[in-house]
Amino acid sequence: MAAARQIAGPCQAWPGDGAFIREVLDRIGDKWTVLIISTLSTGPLRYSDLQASIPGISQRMLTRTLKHLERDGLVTRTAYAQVPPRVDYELTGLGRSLMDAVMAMAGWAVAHHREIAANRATSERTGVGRGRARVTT
Amino acid sequence: MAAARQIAGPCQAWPGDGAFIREVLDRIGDKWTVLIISTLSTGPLRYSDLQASIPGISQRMLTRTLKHLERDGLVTRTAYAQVPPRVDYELTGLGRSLMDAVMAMAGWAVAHHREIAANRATSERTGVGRGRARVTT
DNA sequence: CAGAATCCCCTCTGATACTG
DNA sequence: CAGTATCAGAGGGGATTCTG
Repeated sequence: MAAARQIAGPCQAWPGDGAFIREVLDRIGDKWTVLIISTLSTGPLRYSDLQASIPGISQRMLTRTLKHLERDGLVTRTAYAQVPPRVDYELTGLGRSLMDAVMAMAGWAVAHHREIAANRATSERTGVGRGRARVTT
Repeated sequence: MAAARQIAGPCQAWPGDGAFIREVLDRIGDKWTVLIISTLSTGPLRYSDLQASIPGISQRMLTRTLKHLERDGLVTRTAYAQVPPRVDYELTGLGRSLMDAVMAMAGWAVAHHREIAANRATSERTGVGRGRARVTT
């Protein structure tokens, strides 16, 4: 019974150690997942259309990310036996539900990105977060 | 007027090209940010308490992530001129608002992580998302 | 058209050692 | 106590080339 000081638990807000959130963030935290999901939110698209709709993505990353999404059951892949080949990708129900959750994050982003940018700019000038020590007496 | 096929825009759901969301995801997408923010959600903590409350984090990553959060205005750093040193970290209003948004994501995570794990396990067996091609005729 | 394979750089992350 | 400095490893991500 020597609880001298109150120590915050790992994360009392969530069950377990918060591994669930990390699992999700590992998925949507990468560079392209959210972009792909949001692009597919309007309906199924084929590979080339996805690539055209997402400027800057390489086929490597497009293919890679799509495979991950497919494995997690967020998108479905449908290949048609015809030549030239044609492959359609479509959001699953699970994928659409994630899209909704991401939209919530997006809401926060559009609401606060200016504030963040301003803070970052200010920190740049004042040296906050980069070594300069300011002590409070 | 030669719009042969409908092409999905980069992201008609959000303003611009969705850079806002990427900016946020770059911040919370890393391994520790969410854990730190949620740990601070119950109130200010000093450096050592944070380290003790987040098992597995190295001082390198703790310091690094805290600096980033400070620069973006999500936490404040208060150093007291005393010996031994004492530094408190506390969520700003902006930080708390992000915590709320993250909690929304967490809700999705706890609701669907089982489904995702199941999908991933199934894909593992069937070979989905890993080369094996299944064509639809 | 829809990818697979390869090469390479860069960042993130962890481990260790040192300091005011 | 609260960091900083340095090193090493793993993986993300881009560019390029090749194929069914």
